[in-house]
Amino acid sequence: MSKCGRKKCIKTNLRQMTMETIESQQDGSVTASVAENESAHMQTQTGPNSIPTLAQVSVAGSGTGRGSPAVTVVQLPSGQTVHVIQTPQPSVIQSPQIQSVQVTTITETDESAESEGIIDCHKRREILSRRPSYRKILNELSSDVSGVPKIEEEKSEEEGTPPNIATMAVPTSIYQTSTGQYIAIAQGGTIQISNPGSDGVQGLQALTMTNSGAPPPGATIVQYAAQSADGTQQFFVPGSQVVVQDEETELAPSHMAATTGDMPAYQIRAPTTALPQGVVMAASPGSLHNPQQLAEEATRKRELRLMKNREAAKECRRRKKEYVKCLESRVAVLEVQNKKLIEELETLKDICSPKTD
DNA sequence: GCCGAACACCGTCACTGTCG
DNA sequence: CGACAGTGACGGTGTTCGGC
Repeated sequence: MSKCGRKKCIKTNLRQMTMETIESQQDGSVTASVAENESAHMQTQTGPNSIPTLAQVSVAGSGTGRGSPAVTVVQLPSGQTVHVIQTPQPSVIQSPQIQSVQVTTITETDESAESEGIIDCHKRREILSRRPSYRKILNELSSDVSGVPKIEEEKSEEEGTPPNIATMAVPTSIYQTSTGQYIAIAQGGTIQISNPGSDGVQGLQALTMTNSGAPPPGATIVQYAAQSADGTQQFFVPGSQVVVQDEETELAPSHMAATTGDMPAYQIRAPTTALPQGVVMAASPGSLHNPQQLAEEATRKRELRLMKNREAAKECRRRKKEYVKCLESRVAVLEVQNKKLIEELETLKDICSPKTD
């Protein structure tokens, strides 16, 4: 087997796994079952005294699509039709409460009503054709189940991360230097610089503003450990603060004694001239004239988009992992719950059953 | 030690939903 | 309607582990 084929197989399995539905069954047990194009057996009980009837249920693709409501039509021997509607629960965890079972007796005149229901189902499917994000799913889960941590809308800092390690804080502003580097300024005052040429971690450098708390009048000094200190670099920051210059030894003030000679210094000053807030280095499209500038602008935009998407993919994967962990913990909880219920049932059986001896 | 399988992680692309 | 975020899919790379 070729490497690609194998990996494809693995990834396909993973994909299938993510499409699986963890169902809480009637007996409380939790199983994982493939939701799509899979026939299943469902036990339906039509009355208190009736014998449970095993009905062959074919999902028949009614629940296909991400997060769409699966409507399973079960034809009972008595002529009744049971619509098992798995309500558009975004979570892949289907708790028994969210299944609504509609028992209708189908006659010839009910066909129109049935078709209406199908149309309604189609509409609902169209509305909910896309699966919500993991954040939404997890938040809904956590609202249902206590003890499940919510994903914050914007995490101030990664939990469990040592405070002295520069983290990938959520940037609030991204700027580009005159040399093509990207500078992301996070809310905590952390500045990250990434080189477009290098990738990921290598190109990322974290900065700390020395006066990120309460800036004194004058300059904000940004320490920047460049991997290749070459010449002057400058970038702009918003909030009527501007600039930067790093002639290495030129503007290293006395309080930057920690700065070595190899470390260029950036200085952010209040603008002497009236500069609009949020000014970015990149020239506005209107000021671009020649094709080379346009190409550079396109390249910059692409780099920026790729960088953002990179970060988004990281965040998405993190959420996904958290989501899977949440599912696993939920399965564990439900298994314990199931075990307890079985034990309780056995106890009640022992109590209620007539003594034979 | 070598090799292949299995797995984890990452970057990128494409697509869709949301929002201003 | 365009910009953007979120996410599935795909391919690439690195690591671990068991069999030889």
